[in-house]
Amino acid sequence: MIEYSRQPHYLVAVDCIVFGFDGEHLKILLVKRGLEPEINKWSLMGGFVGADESPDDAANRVLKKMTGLEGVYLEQMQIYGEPGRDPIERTLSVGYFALIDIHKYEAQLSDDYEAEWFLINDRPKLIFDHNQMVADARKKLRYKAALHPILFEMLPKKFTIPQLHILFEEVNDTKIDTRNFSRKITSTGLLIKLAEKDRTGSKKGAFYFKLDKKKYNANSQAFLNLMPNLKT
Amino acid sequence: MIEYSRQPHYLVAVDCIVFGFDGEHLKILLVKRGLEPEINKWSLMGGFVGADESPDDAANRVLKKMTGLEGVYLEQMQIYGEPGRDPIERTLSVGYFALIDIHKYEAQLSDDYEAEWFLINDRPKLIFDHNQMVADARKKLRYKAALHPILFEMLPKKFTIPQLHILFEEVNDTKIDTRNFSRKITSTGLLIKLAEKDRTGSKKGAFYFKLDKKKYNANSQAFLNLMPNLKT
DNA sequence: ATTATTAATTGTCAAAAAGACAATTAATAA
DNA sequence: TTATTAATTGTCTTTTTGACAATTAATAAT
Repeated sequence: MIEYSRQPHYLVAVDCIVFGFDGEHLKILLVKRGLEPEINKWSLMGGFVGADESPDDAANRVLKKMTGLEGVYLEQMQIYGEPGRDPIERTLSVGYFALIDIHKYEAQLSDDYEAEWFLINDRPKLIFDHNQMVADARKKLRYKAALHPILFEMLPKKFTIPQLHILFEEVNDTKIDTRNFSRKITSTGLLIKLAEKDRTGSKKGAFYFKLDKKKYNANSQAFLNLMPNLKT
Repeated sequence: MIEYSRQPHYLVAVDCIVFGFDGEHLKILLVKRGLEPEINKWSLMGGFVGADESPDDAANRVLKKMTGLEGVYLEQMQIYGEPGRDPIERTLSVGYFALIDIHKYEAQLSDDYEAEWFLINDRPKLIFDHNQMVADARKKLRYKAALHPILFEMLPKKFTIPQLHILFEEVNDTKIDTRNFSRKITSTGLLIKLAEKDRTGSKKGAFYFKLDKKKYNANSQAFLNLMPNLKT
């Protein structure tokens, strides 16, 4: 039996930066850590990669376990592997960012885990290098969202242009002209206007839209230039 | 002493897809694998992550060891972690792609390792999932190069517009109009025209250019839209 | 010396996209 | 009927893109 003799072995984990949008602000979902060290401190959702699963599998499993949600938009970010990042034992962690419809999770209430949404700009200090992970995830979210129509993943099936507008402003941390935004987002051809209006936000009401799934699936990898003058 | 009891431990490796450009075609640098299994088969440059180094450190170490080059452009791609990807033992590998000036390595000749350049479109079958890694790296190279001025990393300090042009065509596997390309690339403001000409390629000769390092370092993260109508 | 040859370099115009602007509309409340 | 509020839509200028071929600078051939 051949072996890779004497090579060191490490723990491999996944950590998920879960983004949501409450209609006003960008939020992240954090949990109270359930094991030592740093037990009961706030941290990202994470877990070890099991013997029979890939890191992607592990990330999906962790999300399912902690939120009850499946089929979540999940994207591998990078690996965090500085030798000293976990004080107990060498652990490398694969960072993922996830986009979920915040209302789906709120409805879920599978609170065996103490999970809580925090404003992205007003969150507790996290364990280990999780603060860095959040910063990296935010940057990557902005980058990706400027080119690909992924922010829909944080909105309900039916959404309005003003909702989208606020979400884009939140993610990019900047003001965007309504007229130009509306033109740009409708010109993608990805939106289907519905007859119904959302009347909760104003007297006039805003028309609901839904995603054109066919075009979305066909074009999710295309460059859309949703934020042309973005500097990262 | 706290421990993460009973969690499985794995080997963690890095694999580098090393791209180069010979003036005509895009190439990758492969090595004859030096250990079992699959010894003497062609594979990517790789190695295990040591106890005192991060995956990034390991990738740099491997590149230094096998090519003699330091400060190489190196970018983390993704992790490859399917349970069965290494037949001997569970090994997760962090994939990197590297861009090097092919001439620097040719001059190096530190051939303790049997390394060889192959045309990207005419390469031997590789071990494990390395073929998939190459495909992924090529896609990511194309993606990144459409937005950021990274292809200069594969050219000598002094280069001509026609050289750049061919390189862009190679990477994108498409024909690009010379006039539009020239306009686009010069409008970035990243090129400094030199007085000297390269006379090897034609009677007229092509002016050399060099990178404006200041602007390059300042803007390497900015969106440049070098290939506007690219679909991935 | 003139001409042929070859690759580098440069130019124009129309179409599309972006950016900067504010007026109009559809509803409810007063 | 009017006031109020947020949603929606429009125009103009500038910039960028895309699609085209003529000119230039050298060497080689006659």
